[in-house]
Amino acid sequence: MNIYDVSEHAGVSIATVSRVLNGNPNVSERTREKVLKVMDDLGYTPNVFARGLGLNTMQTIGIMCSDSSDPYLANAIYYLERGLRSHSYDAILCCTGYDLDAKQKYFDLLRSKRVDAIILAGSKFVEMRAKDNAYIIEAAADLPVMLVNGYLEGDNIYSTVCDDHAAVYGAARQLLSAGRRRILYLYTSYSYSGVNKMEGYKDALKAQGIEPVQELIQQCPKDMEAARDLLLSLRDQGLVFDAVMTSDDSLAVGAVKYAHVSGISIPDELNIIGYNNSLLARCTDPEITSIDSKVEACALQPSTP
Amino acid sequence: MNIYDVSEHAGVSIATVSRVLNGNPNVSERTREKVLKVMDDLGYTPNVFARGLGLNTMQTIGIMCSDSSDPYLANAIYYLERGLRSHSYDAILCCTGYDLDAKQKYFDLLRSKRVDAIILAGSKFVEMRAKDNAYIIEAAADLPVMLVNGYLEGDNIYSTVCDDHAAVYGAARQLLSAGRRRILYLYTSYSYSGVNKMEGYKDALKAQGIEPVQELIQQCPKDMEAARDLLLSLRDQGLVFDAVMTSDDSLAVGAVKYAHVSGISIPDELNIIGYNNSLLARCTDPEITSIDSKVEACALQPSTP
DNA sequence: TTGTACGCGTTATCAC
DNA sequence: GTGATAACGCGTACAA
Repeated sequence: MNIYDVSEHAGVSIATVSRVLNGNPNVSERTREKVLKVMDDLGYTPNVFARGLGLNTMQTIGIMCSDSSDPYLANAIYYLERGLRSHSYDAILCCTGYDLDAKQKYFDLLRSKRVDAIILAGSKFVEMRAKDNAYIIEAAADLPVMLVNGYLEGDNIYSTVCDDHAAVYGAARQLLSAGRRRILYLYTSYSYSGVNKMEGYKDALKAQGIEPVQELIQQCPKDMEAARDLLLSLRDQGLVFDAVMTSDDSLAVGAVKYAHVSGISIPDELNIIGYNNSLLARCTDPEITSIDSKVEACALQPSTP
Repeated sequence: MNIYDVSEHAGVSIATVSRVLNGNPNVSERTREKVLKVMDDLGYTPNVFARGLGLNTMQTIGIMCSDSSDPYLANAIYYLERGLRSHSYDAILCCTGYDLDAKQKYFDLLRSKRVDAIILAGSKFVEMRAKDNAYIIEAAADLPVMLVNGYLEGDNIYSTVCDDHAAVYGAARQLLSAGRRRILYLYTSYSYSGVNKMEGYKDALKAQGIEPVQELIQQCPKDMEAARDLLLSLRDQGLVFDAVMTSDDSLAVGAVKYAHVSGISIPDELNIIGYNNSLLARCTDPEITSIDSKVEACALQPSTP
């Protein structure tokens, strides 16, 4: 079932069929209707592979993410897919995990599929060492690359970022104005946004004349139980803190759990501020104040640097 | 940059290049190495569109889901994508929403993209009225259809299901043995699995000689605040219940919130059992007992009916 | 307004 | 072991 069958049945050439197919106005109404009817009768559907070969595109965009089941990324993917489809693009999903080699491998894989662009969802694709991002910048010579919540300087690279620094800075300032002096900061990784958030925290303290101390900046796996246990053990070691800020809501949930098992009242004795304003932040009692990273806007309103 | 360029540079025919490309053994080691070197030098990558046209497949499978940001579906998608990719298939994601017309439209769209199979993730694709599922059964004549957590009888249809009925039945029986007599059941929709769960609930009551009553079976949007508010208003109306079972964890989170605002202790005064054993069930205090629907197994171990 | 002929880059089927 | 050549199905100059 191809364009030749249709042309034969309709008594026209394949060129005319193609014209009808692509809405070319240079077809008489009579012919158009005849062809459309034949298409309908035969149940003809154009072959996207052949079309792709000729036009060198299948209107497909690759979305890479480290883990599509992460609430933040799941949201990003949702918005991205809807946005792409509204422009009649397909989305090929690619979950890479967190290993740099794997990310590069999948990136090349998508390029070999000749997608029209690649979207890197989540801040985990921007590495600290510039040379580890070179593959992205080089690839952008061939195809557009979009970063959702990540920033990379380069031609044909489109970044959307939440101003993590300002967001954390502002939230930390609020805690400080409320009289909190020992704010514990929990983070999971030194990604682009991870570093920005942490700097926002540190700068807020400095602006208040407080020198950030290492013991109040703790790394923790992105897992609520891990966060709870870390806080318990820190307290057992005698660490004192009157607020917890986290780089992700899941850690903040862990902080709430810590407060509950320890009989500490929120927010009287302990303030907790999460990040991403995800579903998780709404599950706890009390609900967690969380910085909204505006994932929908990041996914749908890219802008050049 | 195509197979002709490579053949020319290597001084062989395109047939030989193709053979090298596809690991055909009928190539001398010497030739193979020569061709491989040229490919490497030229940075040649085979054109997937052309290959797709010839083989009539691009090794791509469509995944449909109503909402990829739903925790359960996000998990399913994650496992599906990883599983497909491990077999070198790509996954095209398609978020359909809940409207039947839209689902059918997207289903046809994916078919027109000539995907090798379609995976329907989540129980929301099996409608109550048989005729509303006809499009799936008919399409299965052309391409394999897999249902993740849904069952549909038909050739070339592969279903994986969690035995929702047994799961809810078992959980309800436990509540009954623990002495609970007024178990409130919250559900969101009459999907295939929605109905199975509800029947499990009803049958458990009947097995105990209790006739299910309508007032203890309540519909509620899949939203924690909505569930909390519904319970509050039911209580205000004088409804008495000593346990809550829900068709989804988000409703169970709402039930926990209800208990907290009402000063009701869990589990002494109120038992709560959720469904899906998702992240949400672990966020609350106390954590929610939740039925594990084994999404990973459903996504990765399909079996014929 | 319509038709012809070629290019897109593979894979597969021959023949040698 | 290797090479020529025909599909695969579409879009599109160019010709009519």
